[in-house]
Amino acid sequence: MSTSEAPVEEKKESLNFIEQIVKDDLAAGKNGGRLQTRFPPEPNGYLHIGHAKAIAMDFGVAEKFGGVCNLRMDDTNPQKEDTEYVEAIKRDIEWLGFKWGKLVYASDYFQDLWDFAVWCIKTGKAYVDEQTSEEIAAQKGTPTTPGTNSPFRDRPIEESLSLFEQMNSGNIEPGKMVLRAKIDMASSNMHFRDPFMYRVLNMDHWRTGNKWNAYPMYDFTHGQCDYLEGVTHSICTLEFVSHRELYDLFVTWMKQWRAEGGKTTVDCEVPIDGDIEDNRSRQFEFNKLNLNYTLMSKRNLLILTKEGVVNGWDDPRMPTLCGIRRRGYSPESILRFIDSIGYTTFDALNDIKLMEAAARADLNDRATRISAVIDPVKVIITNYPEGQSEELEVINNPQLVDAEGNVITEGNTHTITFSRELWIEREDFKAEPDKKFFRMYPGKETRLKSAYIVNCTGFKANEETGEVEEIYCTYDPDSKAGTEGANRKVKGTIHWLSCEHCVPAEVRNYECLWTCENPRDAIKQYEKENGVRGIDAMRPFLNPNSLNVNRNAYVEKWAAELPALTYLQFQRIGYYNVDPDSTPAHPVFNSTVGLKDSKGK
RNA sequence: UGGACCAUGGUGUAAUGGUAACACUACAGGUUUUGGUUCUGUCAUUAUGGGUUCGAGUCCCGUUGGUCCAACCA
Repeated sequence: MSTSEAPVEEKKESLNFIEQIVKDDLAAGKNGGRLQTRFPPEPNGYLHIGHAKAIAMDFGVAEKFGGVCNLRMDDTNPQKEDTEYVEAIKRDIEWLGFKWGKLVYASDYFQDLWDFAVWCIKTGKAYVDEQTSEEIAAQKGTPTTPGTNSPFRDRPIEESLSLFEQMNSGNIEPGKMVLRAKIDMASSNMHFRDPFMYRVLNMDHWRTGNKWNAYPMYDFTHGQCDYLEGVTHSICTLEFVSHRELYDLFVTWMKQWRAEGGKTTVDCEVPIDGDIEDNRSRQFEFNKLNLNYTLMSKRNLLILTKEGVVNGWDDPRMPTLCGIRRRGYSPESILRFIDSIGYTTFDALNDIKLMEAAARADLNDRATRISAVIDPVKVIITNYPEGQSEELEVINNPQLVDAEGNVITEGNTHTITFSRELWIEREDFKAEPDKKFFRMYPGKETRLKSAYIVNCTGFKANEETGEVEEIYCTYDPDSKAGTEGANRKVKGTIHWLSCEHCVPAEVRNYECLWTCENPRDAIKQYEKENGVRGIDAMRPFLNPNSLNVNRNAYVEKWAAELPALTYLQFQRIGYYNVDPDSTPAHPVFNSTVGLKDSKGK
């Protein structure tokens, strides 16, 4: 009997290298079997597709292995940060479908960081340096030559202590003093050459007000917050690899500080005793997202918005999550894309086509099919009575099928009106077709999707320009879609809209903003060779056709009333999305991505 | 010219010392009331030279190429 088939082979799910580490750590009982990650954006700008990759990792791995992921705003630099961004960040993460455990801020830990810094001074691990930034830079050495010690390196502890207090008093000018960790000015790791712990900013913080005038640096914040918060796996991108050694050093100092009675104001879960190696946060790095024909850096994105190259951060051409959302990508399509590119330690340049393919794959199942004519030309059905019209039922989504593979019609249709005068796509008619063209041309039968089979009998062209102005057809009344008479082989099916029953629409078609694969490198090189910076170095690589607005388009009336961000497929053209600016009176649609097109092959 | 990291089809990933696999792209073809979807097929001396091993994409050494590190940014 064939009932006892070979056991269904469990497809071994392959974990990425970080998931594997997490799995192994959990199995080994590290951190008491706890799993905690964090997503730590600096609230100084909008999240982009690169962040989506980090989000999918930080939240995803916690979800997958039963841990939690906190959202931590890395707000240690009040010069650049703003509460406006906090809300945008939260909205984008939620839109992607993730939930954080706790919402915390690096500034929640400022007091503990300060106390820890004081302990570092008292134990001879830190000192206040009063040199200028130029002097300090000169002493730092280079990657190939060792640095030299600051003359303040061995100043008395009491002196550093009182100076550190002054750094936070508001009476010290920024740049006059910094607190430095006393490590090794000759280290081959530049981050060990007495890194800065605190700098004077004399600035109010949007959360802590005027309490602080000296603020901790990234390296004296991130790992420390991880530790205090109980993060077990601190996952970040590859450019932080060289910070890891310092991260580890500070973690051991912190443990020592607490073991010697250091008190924290926040509730720290990490046990004071116990083997440090089994009870600490650890940093792991993966490759960040690079996309060809895309520029990701915040600095350059800011220039594009300031110079008016794009219309704001949520312009559908922007790689920001708000831009991509407005472009019409679903969160699922983004996650599908992220999943397809994986996590490794190889510095990859991903093909934007992978992202588009993910969008098509997801939107194919999600998007409602409608009829839209972007570049219209009129068709007159000469044997269809004037003044007559009829309602035809069309399928919203043919991908919706039952167990037998038949399209589900219930709740999956809407009506479209047919009449004597129609709009069709100008490129769907050719007066003189070439061999491979099989849409509409004189003497040929063509199927009007969901309607009738028509026969093209002629056309009228402008005498001067030769432009086709009207096309004439007769229809076969017995060929109505869904009836017996429609079951005839007709090569060529096109979409259409009844002139009287459709509405004008604005259709915005997009292409990549850049004409070169790697705009970042191209711009950098152009800056170097031509001595220009900013927008002037970007212009040569900007795609002049990145936005193509068509205001002469038509759509079904039904579609014009759909709410913003509805996922649509303009049948035979591509995926489109209702723009937030859209109104029933003035519908606006954004092209997400075109349908795969094998015309002319 | 210091240190750290990396190298598998066009692109990205998998193969955990034992048959180089998958997705996307591209191309060719079948099905189709979307030139869509779907289905089938085609596309690799694992950068390179040695070594260890019965056996190497995987381990070791060298070479070449690439990335990151010298902000009072994160």
